[in-house]
Amino acid sequence: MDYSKTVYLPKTDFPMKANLNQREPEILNFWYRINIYEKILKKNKGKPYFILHDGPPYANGHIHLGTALNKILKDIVIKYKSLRGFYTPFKPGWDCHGMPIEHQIFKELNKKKNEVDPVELRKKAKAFAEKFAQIQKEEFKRLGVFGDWENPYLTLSPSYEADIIKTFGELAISGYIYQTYKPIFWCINCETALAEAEIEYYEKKSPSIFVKFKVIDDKGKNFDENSYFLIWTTTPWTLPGNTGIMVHPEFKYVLVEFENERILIAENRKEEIEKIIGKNLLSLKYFYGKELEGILCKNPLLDRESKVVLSEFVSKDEGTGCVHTAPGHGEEDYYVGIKNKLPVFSPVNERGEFTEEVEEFKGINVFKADPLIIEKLKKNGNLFSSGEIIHSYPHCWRCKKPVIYRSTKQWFLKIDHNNLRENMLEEIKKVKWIPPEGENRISSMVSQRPDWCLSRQRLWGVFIPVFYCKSCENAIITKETIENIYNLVKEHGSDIWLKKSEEELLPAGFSCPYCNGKKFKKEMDILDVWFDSGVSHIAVLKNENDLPWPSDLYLEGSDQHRGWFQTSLITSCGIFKKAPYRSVLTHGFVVDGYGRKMSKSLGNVITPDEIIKKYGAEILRLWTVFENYQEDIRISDEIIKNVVNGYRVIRNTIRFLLGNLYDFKKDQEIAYEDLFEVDKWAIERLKFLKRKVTEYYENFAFNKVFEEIYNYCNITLSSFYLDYLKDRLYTYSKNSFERKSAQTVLYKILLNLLILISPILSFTAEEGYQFIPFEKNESVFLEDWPEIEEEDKNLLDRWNKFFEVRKIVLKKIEEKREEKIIGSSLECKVIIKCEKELYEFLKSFYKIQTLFIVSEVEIIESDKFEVIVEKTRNKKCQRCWIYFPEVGKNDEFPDLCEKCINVIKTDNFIS
RNA sequence: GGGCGCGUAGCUCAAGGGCAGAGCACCGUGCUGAUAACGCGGGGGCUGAUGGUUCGAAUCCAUCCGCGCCCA
Repeated sequence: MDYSKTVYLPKTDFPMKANLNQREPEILNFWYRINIYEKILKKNKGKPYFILHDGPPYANGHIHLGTALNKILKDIVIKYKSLRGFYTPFKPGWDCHGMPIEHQIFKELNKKKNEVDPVELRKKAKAFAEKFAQIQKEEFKRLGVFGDWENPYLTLSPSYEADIIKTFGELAISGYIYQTYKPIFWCINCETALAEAEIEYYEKKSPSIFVKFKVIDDKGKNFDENSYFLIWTTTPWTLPGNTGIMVHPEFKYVLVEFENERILIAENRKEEIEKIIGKNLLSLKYFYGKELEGILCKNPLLDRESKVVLSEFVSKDEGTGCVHTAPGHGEEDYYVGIKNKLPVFSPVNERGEFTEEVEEFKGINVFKADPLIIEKLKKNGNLFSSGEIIHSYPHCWRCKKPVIYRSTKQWFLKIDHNNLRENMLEEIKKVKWIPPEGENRISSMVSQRPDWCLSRQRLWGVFIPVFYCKSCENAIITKETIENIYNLVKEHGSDIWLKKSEEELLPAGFSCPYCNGKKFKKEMDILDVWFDSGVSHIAVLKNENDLPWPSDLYLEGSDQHRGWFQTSLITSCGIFKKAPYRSVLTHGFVVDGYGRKMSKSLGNVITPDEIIKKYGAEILRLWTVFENYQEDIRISDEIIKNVVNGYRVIRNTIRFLLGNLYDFKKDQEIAYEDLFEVDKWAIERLKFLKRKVTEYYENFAFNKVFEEIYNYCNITLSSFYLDYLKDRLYTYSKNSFERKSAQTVLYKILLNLLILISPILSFTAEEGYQFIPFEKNESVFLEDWPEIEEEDKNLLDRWNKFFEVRKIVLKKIEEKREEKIIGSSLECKVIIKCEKELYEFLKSFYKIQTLFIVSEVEIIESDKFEVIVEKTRNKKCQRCWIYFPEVGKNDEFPDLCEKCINVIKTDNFIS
């Protein structure tokens, strides 16, 4: 007789092979068909909120692994919190304005800023952003991320733009906003400001001159008459804008004798300079850079002071170690300038011509002025040496002409107004930063950051809502003007700023609060796109949706310490004096298998799409928790192979559990007290798992969640408990206590396991849940999180001791296997000799041979501990495969053991 | 160049002054009633480098190297 027909083997339609790429879309359909997001919210309606406020990704391309990682982590947090009973609305958003999109449109049109109709361009940019927001939305949904996808927030929506206006207005009226000069890249041919992305570097021939700055106040350093600082520059035209000289505080400087004059240079540059002039220089005096601070020199062209300031930026490889500083003509110069309170001069107009501020060269193009300036320096004796150099120089992407740095009036947010900085630093201390290093990072940035430049000379964004009075030239921002613009923008979008005249944008009959003037000019700069996202906590949480504020959590890449975390904090503290988040969780960056960042040039870029197509979104989800995401997170074929492996183990465990529950009914459940001890042990291990996993979820330690669950499946279940249970499940009578005790445990394990993995392995949890063959909810996400119970430590300790003995037994069995004495462990008889204490201990285990999965165990009291494994002399039962002495003694069933004979009879396998 | 962080087995991670461990991968092997599954066993390390403190350092200190983020 073929007894395999008489054993209760696992039965389930839950397939071993996941086929995720095919199955996931079906599960997604199911979720959207039953409207799972709404149902989860409905279930927790009235419970405490948990708000994870979504940081908006930029809508200019497909998602990459970094965006996928970020959104999956958010999804895990929200799913976990919702299962724990929190009310968790999640409103995803997109950042839609800004340079990268505008730049893309200009490239497509191949036109310059002043060649396009701004309204047309903005229309195209809007369509572009909306298109990619839509694309990314579908890509995020494909990852299994739940959220209010029908009503996301877009920073380009009129209501959001109106909130930007309103927030800017509030900050302005509170005195945070001011206007001053700042240098930017400027193309004098296209007459436009250029962003970093619009700059291309080419070789250019420039003058290379050394210029002397006469010392007029040596601050008691005993310089002689006729002492000079020597600087080197390749842009003579910036010298009229000079207001300072940078020296490095740690460099050694030397005052040298040259033709009856004293010249100060860095010591290590002396040799190079001697080469240029072809003469040796006599060293007179040495100084450290830091001793030179505050010395005053004279601008070599104009009647103006030039102050010596300290900067780490000074190079020791070129020039003289003394750096010409024109805060109006360079970004570095600018920052050093404001730090040291140097005046910012920018005597150049939009066509690149000197203004009347430099009377001598007024109306002359700066590049054409270079030789004239050199000539003048030669005449007034301040030219030390002059030549030419070919070097890499920034050019305009469009017209390919060299660009200049030019200062224009721009709007700033003052970080030290109203104690904003102190307030921010105080609030930072109250926020929980995860990991804790984040606090130090953002604190040091906030304590050092300069004022926030809000102006961008661009088209794609929200216009700075300011008017200038044509009579008194004052800038006007009042409650009334802001309110008027707010209402117009809310109704028509920010295009209204371009479409309507000043009169139409202002309240009817508005007159200048300073001079009663009636004519106005509107500001044409737009706001920094970081301001857009920086007000999201107001636009998304406060104004539009009536959600709780502050949010519970921000979760972004660690680069946002400088970005969104900070801009949000500025607007929030500026207006509410309070941080917009209670906690901030950061993750690292996706790098390749060697730890290098992904780049097109390295050719090591992996896309989410590739992974999804090849393995499924579930593998991507599991990858995010496979490593510690708080550091850089690596991806490579090998790592994905490991992830897939981990996935298979968990999936197969679920399959085995499902397969052995096909005939289980909830009312067959056995009470805990009545379970076999080993079954109780499995329950205690499950309690431990639930407790640890919950603790790890609470701490956002998702890699530990995975590790704990994986080890439970792999070690606790697969290599022991499930292997051991097979005999009871397969060979005992269908409704026997042995089977029902086991199934009770398997049922509890399965349900808990599915819930525990569902925030991470959402697809598989749902798939498995749907295969549960008895009464259940509509979706695993409508379950409650398992109750946390303290496990029975005494029981677990007792079994840990058992496992120590088991390990020795297994090793002895393996030795016999190597000697080819046995194959299956059921062929074994195990003899354990041991002292009384251990003897009593082992004797207390019910059917210990089944726990070792051997046929016989003999325990003998002895002085010495010894484990002996030999081949059993019993005969094999052809149904349960265990070797028993009684096999062969029954005439009717000579190849079966007593138990199996009984089962065969009672379960009616023979008629 | 500066700030923050990281560096332990091929991979992912433990051990935070006292014999460097786990899981996977790899190799060997068993089972054929979880079968593209499951069990058992094994090999594998100058703990990024150098120097120092210490009876003793993966662990504490210093310098350097490599990588990432941010800034210049």
